[in-house]
Amino acid sequence: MAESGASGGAVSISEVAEQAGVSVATVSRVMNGQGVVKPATRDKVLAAVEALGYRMNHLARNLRTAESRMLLTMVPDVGNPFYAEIVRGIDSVARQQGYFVLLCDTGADPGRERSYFDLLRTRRADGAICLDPDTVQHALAEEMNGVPWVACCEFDPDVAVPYVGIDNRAAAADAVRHLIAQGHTRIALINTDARYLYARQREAGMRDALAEAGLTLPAAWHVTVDSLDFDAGAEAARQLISRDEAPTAIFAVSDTLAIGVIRGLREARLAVPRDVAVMGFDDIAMAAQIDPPLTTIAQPMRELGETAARLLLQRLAQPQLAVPGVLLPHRLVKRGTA
Amino acid sequence: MAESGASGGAVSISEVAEQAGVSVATVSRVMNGQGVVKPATRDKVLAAVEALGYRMNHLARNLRTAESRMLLTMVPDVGNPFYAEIVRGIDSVARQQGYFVLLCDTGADPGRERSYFDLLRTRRADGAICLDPDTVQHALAEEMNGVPWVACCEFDPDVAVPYVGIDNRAAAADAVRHLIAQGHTRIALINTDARYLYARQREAGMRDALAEAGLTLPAAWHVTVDSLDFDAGAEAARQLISRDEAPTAIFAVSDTLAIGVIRGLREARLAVPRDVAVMGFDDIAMAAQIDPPLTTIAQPMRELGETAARLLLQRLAQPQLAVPGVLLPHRLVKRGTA
DNA sequence: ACGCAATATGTAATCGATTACATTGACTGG
DNA sequence: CCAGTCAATGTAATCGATTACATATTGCGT
Repeated sequence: MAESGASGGAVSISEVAEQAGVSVATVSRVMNGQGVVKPATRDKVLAAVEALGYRMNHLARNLRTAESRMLLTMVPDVGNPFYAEIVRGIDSVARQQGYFVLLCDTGADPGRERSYFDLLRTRRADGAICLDPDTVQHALAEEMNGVPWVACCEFDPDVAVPYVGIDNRAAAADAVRHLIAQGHTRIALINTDARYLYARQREAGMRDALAEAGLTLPAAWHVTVDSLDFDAGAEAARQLISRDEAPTAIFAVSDTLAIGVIRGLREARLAVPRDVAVMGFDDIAMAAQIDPPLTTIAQPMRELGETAARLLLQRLAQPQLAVPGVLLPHRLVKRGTA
Repeated sequence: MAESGASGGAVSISEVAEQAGVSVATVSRVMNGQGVVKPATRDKVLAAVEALGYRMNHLARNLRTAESRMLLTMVPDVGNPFYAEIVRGIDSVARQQGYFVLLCDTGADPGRERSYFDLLRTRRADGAICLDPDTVQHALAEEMNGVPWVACCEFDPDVAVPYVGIDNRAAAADAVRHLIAQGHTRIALINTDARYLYARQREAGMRDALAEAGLTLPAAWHVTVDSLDFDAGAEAARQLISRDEAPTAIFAVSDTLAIGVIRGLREARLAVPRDVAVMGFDDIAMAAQIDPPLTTIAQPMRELGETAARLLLQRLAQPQLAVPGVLLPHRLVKRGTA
């Protein structure tokens, strides 16, 4: 019953054809279920396939059909749980459509990103989803002209590329408004570097909310980190509480940073939220686990990924069709830190 | 200076040859730096490449050379930070050797795993690294015969496949010995289902340490969860503390579980480590962030990934050579929870 | 200036599939 | 019984590279 002779594994369509006593065309038709073949012939072919343990060589097929059925996904950091969940979304719709996902960690490095993008031009991937900073996208936009890709989370409105994301500015404003509603007036911001669209937009949103309440963001309460990991958050917290006039609330642009902030505060014997309130962004799974649980803005991560994949697939199907950008809703999740 | 005409992007080697006034063989030689070509000719070709914006079609090349330069990596859960770090290790050595990594989330599902493995037989990947449960590996071992793959973390000694991992039994024993050294005698275990090699080995290691101290593991203190996420840990903790005689220490086979346990305990108003000590396993980044920081066993995640990739590459280079299994050292990390 | 070796380049087969077109055979109606 | 249809299958070109082998060019010694 099981395959037998397939020792090396290199069984080709012509060997199947020979074994079945038909032509390669017929085998191909059977394999793809296209064209008409007599049931008896089909059975002969199937029997030969089984007997030889034949598996189609997709390289050959892809060469002929000029597609690889691979989707490239570029993320700045696979270790960040925020991206992991988006990737899941991408993967689920891709697989459903018969595509595989090639996941690449670019480290937000344009050089690496370029080398990955090359997979598209060398036909090893059919399309790409890019989650890298919009500034990186912008830098590469010219060379990426003509290859099918979509932007996810980060996008450059000046680049005519389909995108999906959230309204970061409004979301950040919501976050800060919540802090203000709790009576805070001395609110600090921990932001990533301005290469990221979200960093700029969230800062703008914060300033919107601050302005509404007649508040401002002094430079002393504005710290910029160059990584999203826990330690960066802890270090930023340390800086903030050493200021002459320390803030009573901290808005961090990512949950990982916020969690680091809480540790930093704890190490300085400051209680959250009693001494300092903390607000994160993303709502990664970990946010609910820590003590106290993190108040944050939830992004629809899974949907972001799914939508990005759908946009890309649509693009591949109808290259000429202009695909619009889409913004998904966010949600304020009130928990224990603010 | 920049590429010009490359509108569609489908420039082939023959067009370059024509533009440069040479044959395709010469272009190929220039592209691959093989064989000898006169510098003047090389320049002509390079100029043509530049002018046309030529990018080699790797599908064609791979068909001819019968390799895809892709490495398949199968993990049960990309969202688990433990795997994320291993993947980083794999990626770094793969890229260094000119390979791309195709990362796949199997959900530990044999069906999905099989479909991914198919990428190998259909020549879309040259080799695979499998992190799925050893039982899943075992089930597929027969069909995977002949395809080059290696096992990482999970492996089946009965399957003649190269592997890399740690000595889970010894590591778990170390963990439990530490608990015992702290004076604990009522120690509970939260384990995953026995499909995983590490689950069985760590339980054995725990029993070793217990036996050394003349202790046992009553069924009431042994809970099995079917997922590694935070909630599973919290739920398990809830169960344990509701027992007639509650344990004073809990050993969870993964940090994510342990972090969930701590939340569960906190929600039940139990203090860690005063009321209950907690010990995790893996030492993911998050372990140091929570309050109190998690005592755990550190696995060399990055090295695990790097070693797995090296093993695979070695296997691809010399298929006949028998590659040994390798075990990497673990380390007890004493922090605040035990 | 000649012949021979070494160097440089071209020709064409090949990898394993898909697919337009050609061919074969069976069946139909008149 | 024949022409015409339609269904089933085969033939061969094709995708875009690599590469063994053939051929052309060059340089060198004498």
